Amino acid sequence: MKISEQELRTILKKYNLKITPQRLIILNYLISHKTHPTAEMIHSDLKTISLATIYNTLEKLVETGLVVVIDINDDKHHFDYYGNPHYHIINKTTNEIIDADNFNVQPLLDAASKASGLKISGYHIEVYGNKS
Amino acid sequence: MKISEQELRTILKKYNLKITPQRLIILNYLISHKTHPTAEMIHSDLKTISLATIYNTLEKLVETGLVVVIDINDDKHHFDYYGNPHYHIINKTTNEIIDADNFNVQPLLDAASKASGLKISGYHIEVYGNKS
DNA sequence: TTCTTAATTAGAATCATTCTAACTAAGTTT
DNA sequence: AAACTTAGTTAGAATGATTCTAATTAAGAA
Repeated sequence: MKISEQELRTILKKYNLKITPQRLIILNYLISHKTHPTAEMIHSDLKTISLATIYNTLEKLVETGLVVVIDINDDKHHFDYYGNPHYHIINKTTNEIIDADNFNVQPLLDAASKASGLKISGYHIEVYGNKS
Repeated sequence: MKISEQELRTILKKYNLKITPQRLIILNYLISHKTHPTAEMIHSDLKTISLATIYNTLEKLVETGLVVVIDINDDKHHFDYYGNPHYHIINKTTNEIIDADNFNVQPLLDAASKASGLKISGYHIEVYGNKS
């Protein structure tokens, strides 16, 4: 997905994040890559930005909900721009992560709200599968 | 939940896991605690069993599907005996993990199967909430 | 009982992530 | 538009959960 710098600025502003060159680059990277990268992968692609800033920025983006963390079984966090609600299908054979949105989560969120009495702020759904 | 040694043996046998005193103790611990403990918590309760064995056994149990890993935001794996299908509600204020089962996941699994063409082998659902 | 193979263990090693402390730059205020 | 305040960036060190190693022990088959 392609996005203009102006749109990137608007997104950051919306979440009260200061606009810095690093944040513009990292956010753009996340939006334009469907690869669910780790911090290390992002760093190795964006060599001019320090690893500490990659982590700091990802933390901020996750706080806002713009980005979500996916944990598969490789002991690294994977990051995913969460522009549209979706869930993840993880191919255990290849560790590939597929984004899917053909499911209405509202009934689940309602059930969770009812079961806990909490105000629901987000969710993660990961479904595991193997080559059939 | 209380369980006899004979039942523990039957469970291990069912999954082709060798029966050892350590495995009986760890599996019993997981079944009888609703606390979603980390490896370190289990180790500190079961002082006679080495940390390496705690990790090795948890790995085996997760492989079989008897136990699932829950990742909240504290950089430690939490482990949960998965006797009955359920999902997790995580109170972000307290980091408390609640087990809930008031939701039928079959439609989700069907959707995932349809979207990916994979044979579905499991799922994790975590819903986040705050005190309302 | 013997044998083979897997499980257990203590301790070392790994490595993703966080922390520290100095420097830099956003964005606000005047 | 200069000065100010506060937050962001950075390199490198520190942390700590987890994995690895290599020696010992024990499960379960023959």
